[in-house]
Amino acid sequence: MPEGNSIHRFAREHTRDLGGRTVRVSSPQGRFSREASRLNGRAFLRAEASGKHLFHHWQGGLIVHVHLGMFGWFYRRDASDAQPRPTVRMRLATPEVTWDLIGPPTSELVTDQERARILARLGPDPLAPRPGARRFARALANHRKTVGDALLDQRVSAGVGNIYRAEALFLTGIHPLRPAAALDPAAAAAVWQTLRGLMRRGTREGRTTTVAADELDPAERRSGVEAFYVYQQERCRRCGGRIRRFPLTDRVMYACPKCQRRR
DNA sequence: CTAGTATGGACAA
DNA sequence: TGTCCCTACTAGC
Repeated sequence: MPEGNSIHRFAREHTRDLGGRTVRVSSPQGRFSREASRLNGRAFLRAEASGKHLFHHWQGGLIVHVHLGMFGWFYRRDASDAQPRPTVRMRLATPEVTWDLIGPPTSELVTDQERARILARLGPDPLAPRPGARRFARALANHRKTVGDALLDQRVSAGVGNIYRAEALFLTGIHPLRPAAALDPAAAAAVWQTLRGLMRRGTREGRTTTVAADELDPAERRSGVEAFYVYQQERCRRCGGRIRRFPLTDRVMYACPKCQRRR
């Protein structure tokens, strides 16, 4: 279940594995069969990530738009792994490697205009090279609801999902129910920098772990399991207090009432 | 077997 | 606001 870090990582890996190569494209599950037959045998040019959206650019100007939604994922297979699961929506295969796409609500051919329209409705992406701190601060200041709501709004910060919103607000000591517009500029800047740091780490490591290396206990370090400060936690890693959980933007929000101030 | 859960988002009204 | 899309895994009968 992907947030922006996963999408950016997939884009890198797809470009590395498939860029400039002739690719066999198929749809074992069947819902991408027409598109697959148009793409099959073409050269894959590059993958592009913005927020949680992924675009595959193909020879001849064809563009595939993928959104993984809540369940979608890409699986990298050894080239010898010939048998796809029946649920594979799109299989991209070269002699060296195979990528299987499973479970996306969106997998479609789009025009360049449609791609531009999708990009235009996204706010700044903490993983984009282009600096976004000012746009982010402006979007927060204009947001009518809480900062917790705001961080999940893709027009405010594209690519942030339920884990990163909870963890970034914990690390900045901000309670999610504060009105977004009430954050002062320093707090907004701190949230942005924290999101950037967490998500860059997540992209690099290929997991969503947010806890600093020196705060992991030895068992966690050994196991390599993802570790969080508040997301799905019972007790606060810093103060030992009970983590509160409550619905926010139709998702479950987690916060430590002691470490995260309401104002 | 069924129900419930999970890191998301578009669209209609 | 509600409806729909989409998969895999788990707990419980």
